[in-house]
Amino acid sequence: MNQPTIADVARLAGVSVATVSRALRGLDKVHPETRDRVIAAAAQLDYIASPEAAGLASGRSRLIGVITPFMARWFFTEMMSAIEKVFRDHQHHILLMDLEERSPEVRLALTQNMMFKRVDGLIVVNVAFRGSEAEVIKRLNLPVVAVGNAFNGAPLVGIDDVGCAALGTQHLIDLGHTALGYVGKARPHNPHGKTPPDRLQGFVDTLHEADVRLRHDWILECDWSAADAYAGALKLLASPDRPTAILAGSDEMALGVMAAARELGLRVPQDLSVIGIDDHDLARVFGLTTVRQDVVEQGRAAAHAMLALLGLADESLARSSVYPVHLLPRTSTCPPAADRPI
Amino acid sequence: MNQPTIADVARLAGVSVATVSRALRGLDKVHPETRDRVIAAAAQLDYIASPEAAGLASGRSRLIGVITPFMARWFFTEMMSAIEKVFRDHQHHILLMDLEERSPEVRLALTQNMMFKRVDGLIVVNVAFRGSEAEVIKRLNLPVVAVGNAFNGAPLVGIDDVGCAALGTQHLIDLGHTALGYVGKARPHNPHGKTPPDRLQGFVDTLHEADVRLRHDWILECDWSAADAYAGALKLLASPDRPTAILAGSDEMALGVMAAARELGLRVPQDLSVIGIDDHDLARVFGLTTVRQDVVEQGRAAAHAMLALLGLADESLARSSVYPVHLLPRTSTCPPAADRPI
DNA sequence: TTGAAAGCGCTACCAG
DNA sequence: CTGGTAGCGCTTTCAA
Repeated sequence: MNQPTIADVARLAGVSVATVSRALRGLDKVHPETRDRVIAAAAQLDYIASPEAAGLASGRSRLIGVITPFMARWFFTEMMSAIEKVFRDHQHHILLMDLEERSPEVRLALTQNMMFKRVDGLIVVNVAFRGSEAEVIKRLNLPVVAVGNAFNGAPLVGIDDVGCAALGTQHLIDLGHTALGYVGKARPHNPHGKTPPDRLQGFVDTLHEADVRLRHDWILECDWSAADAYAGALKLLASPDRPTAILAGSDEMALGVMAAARELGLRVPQDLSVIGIDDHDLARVFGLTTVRQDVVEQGRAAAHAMLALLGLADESLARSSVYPVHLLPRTSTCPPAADRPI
Repeated sequence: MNQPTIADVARLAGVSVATVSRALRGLDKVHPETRDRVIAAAAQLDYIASPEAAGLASGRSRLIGVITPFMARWFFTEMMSAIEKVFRDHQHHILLMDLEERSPEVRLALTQNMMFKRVDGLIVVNVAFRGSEAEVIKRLNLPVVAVGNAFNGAPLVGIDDVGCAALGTQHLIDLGHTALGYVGKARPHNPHGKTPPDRLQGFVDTLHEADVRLRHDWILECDWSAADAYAGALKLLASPDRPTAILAGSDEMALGVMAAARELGLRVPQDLSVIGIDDHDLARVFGLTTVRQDVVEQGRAAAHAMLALLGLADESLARSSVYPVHLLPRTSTCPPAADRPI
């Protein structure tokens, strides 16, 4: 009960292995009749070409590496899922690598190199490589598509992080808030790349432009998990000297802030407005106002850019693109209570 | 700037390719001095063996396929992440395949077959294969480890789904509730396998044993997303004829129920107790009482079982195991309001 | 349009 | 302990 090889198919169809190879891959220059015979033989034997052998011979593994800082976070799973679907439709598989808990020093060690040797291309999602790491990747000479963080001239898919934070901040200001807090300042060695600083900057810039006072003690560091945001917000909101509105760098953190507010008996939005960024599944459920980005579209775009780089899609797709975001007002934001001026 | 091959290393080290291969894989029967020379040469050239070629020659690809019904759901990402970490430490990579949106008829098509041909083993997470699908997989003769759903005698890692639902239900009954609802009855063609029916059964059985009335109209169908649970709960809870407590088959659904309650102005837990199963990150943040299961441990166990099947870990690990669960009381459950008897 | 044959880069067997 | 060499199963010239 051994797996059939291309030779078995050739024998059964009465042709050479070369012809089988051509016929099965749909190359032209194969007589339709011959092709049908080959396909029938292959079907009869349940033949599937060995990806290993095909890869070795052709130099393309049909494997794409996707590198992310985390695996178990909303943004990344949505992105991954979208990327995987596109490649699946093109007979490619995804090799996942999350950098979680890996310091830059060790994270590009042997395993990763093996991965790099085995993939046809690399999609780098929201990770900012250090110089030495970038060197390794450059030396590999692999096609690269970047998501969220620029990488060495590779096509970059993303949103305007500064802008989306500005949009959220402006929404709060437009509602009349002047006591604004922010959750999501990157902790040292944050693995998220440029997104955290950019979003913080969008917040800071907007306050500045609107001439609203910036309270540094209302800017919370966070590892971008709901739990950490919850813990931070619990402390911040316990003080009577607290903001009337908070922008969180992601919906997951915003949910943590909402939970903290509830824990303290603060009503959202009457006592505290909360706005996030992303449009997480649970954001809708919890009525969280947010700045929506289309992660699935970005994932698809990144995948198509890679396909283009590999010559498997129109080369015009191998380009950078900035996706629009928009405000999605729900029920977690409203004007500040009149009886509690800043 | 071509990638160096094993021949380059052999040349530089002044030995045969066979010796290079042995030295680099740490096989014995290589003179320490020779080995050092080979390793030095390899390092100097930045040599990494081609996984394709090694796989072709050795018959093992160091790739493990993981099949799940969904990619972007808490349980599955946690599980995946845990599995991946174990294999990473053993120089293996994970090939992800989610069956999302695939009907049984099409989901085992070409891509999947390609995947099956390329992996050394299959970890099947919470999917119940139909007969024809099971046939395909059996015919492949691949080592299989099952998680959550039994598969053809393969080592099975999981929890007692009936029992964990029973535990949650009993908690509500112990608090004095007698008007109980359940969210998470599988919709037709649910892709989650046996978990939904089992948990529902745990709920039903426990009511029965406690002689509590079972209200079929308080059992909600759900696709196991928070959004769907939210929608269902919104309808159920809008009626004055509603339960005083709800068990959800997962924390994600429980969060949806909590959100619906809030939307309707019902206080949790005073007006409605809610309990979930899992111990989702956000469960803690939102104070959701839950029946905790250790997904990471299960993932690790599944990975180790696979390693054992492959002869890469102690064979005693290639066994089935049922992981314990325990009640984690938080603030979403309390006795029913005295003024609102069933 | 088809076939023959030379690799792809490595492992594993057999000698020595 | 080391080297030679025959594959692993496919793709891809080059001829026919």
